[in-house]
Amino acid sequence: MVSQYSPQEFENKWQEHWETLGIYKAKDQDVKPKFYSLVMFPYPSGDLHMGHMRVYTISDVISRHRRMLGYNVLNPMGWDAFGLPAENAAAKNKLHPDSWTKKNIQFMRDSQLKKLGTSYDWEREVTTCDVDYYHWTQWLFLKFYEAGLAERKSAPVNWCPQCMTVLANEQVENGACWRHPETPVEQKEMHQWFLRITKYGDELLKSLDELKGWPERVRVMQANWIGKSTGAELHFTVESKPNVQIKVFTTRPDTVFGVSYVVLAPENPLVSELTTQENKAAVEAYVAEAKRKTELDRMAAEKNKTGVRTGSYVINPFNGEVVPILVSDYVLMSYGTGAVMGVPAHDERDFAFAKALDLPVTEVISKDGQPSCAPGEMKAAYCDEGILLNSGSFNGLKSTDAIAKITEWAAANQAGLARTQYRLRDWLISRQRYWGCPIPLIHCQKCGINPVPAKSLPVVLPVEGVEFTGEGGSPLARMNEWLDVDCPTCGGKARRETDTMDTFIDSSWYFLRYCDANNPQEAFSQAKVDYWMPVDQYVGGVEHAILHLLYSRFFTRALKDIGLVKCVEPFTNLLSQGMVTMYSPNTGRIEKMSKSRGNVVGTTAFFEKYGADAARLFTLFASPPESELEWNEDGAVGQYRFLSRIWRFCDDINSRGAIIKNQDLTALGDKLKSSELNALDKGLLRLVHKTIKAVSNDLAQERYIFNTAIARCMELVNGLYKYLQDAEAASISLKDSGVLTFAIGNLLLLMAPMAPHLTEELYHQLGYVEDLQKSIHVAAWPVFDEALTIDDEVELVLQVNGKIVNKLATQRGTSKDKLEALAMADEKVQAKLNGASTKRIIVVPDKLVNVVI
RNA sequence: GGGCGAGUGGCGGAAUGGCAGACGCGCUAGACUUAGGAUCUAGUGUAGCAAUACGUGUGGGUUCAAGUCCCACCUCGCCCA
Repeated sequence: MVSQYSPQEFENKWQEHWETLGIYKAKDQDVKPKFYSLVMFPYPSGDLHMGHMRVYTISDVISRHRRMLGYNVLNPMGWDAFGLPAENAAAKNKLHPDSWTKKNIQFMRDSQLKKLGTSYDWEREVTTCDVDYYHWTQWLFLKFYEAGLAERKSAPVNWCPQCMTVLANEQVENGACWRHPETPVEQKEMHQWFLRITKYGDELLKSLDELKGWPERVRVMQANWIGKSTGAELHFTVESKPNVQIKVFTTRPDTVFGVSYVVLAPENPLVSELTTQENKAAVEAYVAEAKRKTELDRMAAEKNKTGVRTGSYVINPFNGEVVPILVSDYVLMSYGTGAVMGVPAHDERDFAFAKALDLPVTEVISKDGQPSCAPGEMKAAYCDEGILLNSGSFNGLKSTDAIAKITEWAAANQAGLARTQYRLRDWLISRQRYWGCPIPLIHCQKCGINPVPAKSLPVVLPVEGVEFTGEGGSPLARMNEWLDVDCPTCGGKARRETDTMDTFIDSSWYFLRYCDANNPQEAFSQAKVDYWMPVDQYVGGVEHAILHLLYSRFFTRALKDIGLVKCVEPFTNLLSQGMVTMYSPNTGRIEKMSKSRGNVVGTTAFFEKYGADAARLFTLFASPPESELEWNEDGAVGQYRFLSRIWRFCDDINSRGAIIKNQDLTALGDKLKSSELNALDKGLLRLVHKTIKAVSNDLAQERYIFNTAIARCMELVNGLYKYLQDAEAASISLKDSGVLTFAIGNLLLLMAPMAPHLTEELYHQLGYVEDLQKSIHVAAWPVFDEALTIDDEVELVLQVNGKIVNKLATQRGTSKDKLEALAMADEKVQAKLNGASTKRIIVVPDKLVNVVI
């Protein structure tokens, strides 16, 4: 009687056993080549669902495969543990963020990730909210500060007047506070800490080209985010105040003769200076209104452009024309110079704006340099390049030439200069929050801002006596005992910085800490980081395609310049897995799996029902890693069935004494190669070699197509069942079968990365190894023999005019002439030809013959 | 509006320019069984009894040969505006 596949009976056993054996520990130096496999670490929200498991499964398969290929694999895991949800949960549940987080971590680690059968080196576990970790986050911040890469400046932030606190962008919903949908969020200028990522904008953009192992779309997204544009800064002198200039950035200086107005951002300090008495009321009202809008709203509201006149005018330095200065909220202070020139004839947005506010439209570029219509009669903006007109001495120039000439002229006449502009802005890292890494600075009335001396680090977050009301700004700002500190320079009374860091900082260097996770003396030993970095394979969701990956690249680059690391780019290869979706009963649509949509599948129930291996296999099989994956339980059942099929087959075969115990599979393979085998055995042996080839190929770095790898394993299993059937029919003895021993052993090895528990269980149960100290997961990856993957006989396709007419079994390697003769002799081909003369005959050896008539 | 990607059976998905639909789900039939929502075997793109014809979003093109390459369009998704 064949026993039933019950993963519940052995999955936990092996998980514990692997941990005892320590086979997943990475060595900091080794003769083997290193392979750093990284998966984006999770935020410890408390409960992972099957959708989350996809990324860990993919990354784990890659790690396990590399381990079997003989690499010294670093596969670490940790927790992105600072952040708002912990603080909110604390306010709600009266539980300290620290205990809330630790509790979640424990559950996610022990009851979820470990139960999935992952092969992490837990000795390198990193938790960003642990003082052992954030000590070094602070230390790194000070390094940035010393290098002039951290600075304090004023910037607009989202402010909820009800909460009296700053909101993160993602807490602003439809322009209102997420807690107070009635209260519009205001933009408020505040002093904030920034990291100067813009200093690296150009480098970060340029080296994207070298990241050949990254998906194209991620590189494009980063390039767009950095948003480099070249053009000119042009200076317009204010008519009534000759010592005041408005500087505008434009990518189209060739249209400067078409300027009919200049617009300032509402926040531009020049606004109050240039607004005349009679316009004051209107402008102030407009500015107040603009304050309430978020940047997103302002940029989105493209269709109904609004604006008011300041009453002042500027002089266009090129033609001396006097044009009005307006204020409009579509101009952002944070981009460019906070002012733009309006050229309605050649910019769609300007055209719409000019029409709305009844401003003149002057054509200065057309396809042929001739006016396309009567002056002021343009129906739409002409945004392409062309030939200049109405542009004084620049008339007749092509746009591209005019851009250069006009910029030169501006530079020569103190009216501007060539300039490159980036969309990328400096990284605002200040958070007026408690649950984050404290910024290690001290404000002294006498000495100003002082870094906390390295020897005084870490600045520990106070745990006792913190109040979480969820309102009124950071709890840190109310903790006087913690706040008051002696100035490290003059020893006088001083106060700590109360802002904490954006959690993206924590995750911008965690991959470096993994290299030396338990170092109490320093952030990491340079030697260890130089050994492990860069990451050979990073796996994570495309939602981090921009921010996290860009910040990490910036960090690595900056640390390289500071002299702490050698590598420039942190992640050599990147795999962006697609999201997991499922039918949502809430919306009636197929959507991303998430708690709020009510379409989650929990891990615990699933593991108990089908086992972790089935979960892993389904995740891998349902679609290629980069595509979306729609979760459905039927498909998962299919994988459970597949595993059961393997189980039953092995159990059956084993009980018949077919497996030769303790066999070295490589030696057995060599022996089989030179033995005389019956046709059945020969066929199975060939199938095994083909499967090894195909699976190895599919798991290779250039491909990572696990769905087809599993399909090939299924074919092998189907082949094994067929073999059994045929062998029984032919009364072939299965006792001590070398071929079966070889086939099953290799099947287990091929599937070991994907189904680690079942393969380990059978590997031992069938006696491939008898020593419990040995594991299939450190066994060598199977090798195939090319000669044994090739069939002797191939099917030849016969075509007439490209249409299939017949198929013939032919000997591999048959000559072209012979194939052509075979085709021409074929009855069906002859019937189709029907006596017509042939124009051409195309012969593809071992594949097809196409007769063209 | 711009950029990128994708459209293949009832479904998820396979196919270095060379047999479209591997593999799985579902479905159909048979076997075993007290039973089957277990298992094994066979079948399953559409139409047709069949030979055969037609089939990869639409329309064109390149080629002996196109799901695959080129052009235009439609739809969906993502990112940026």
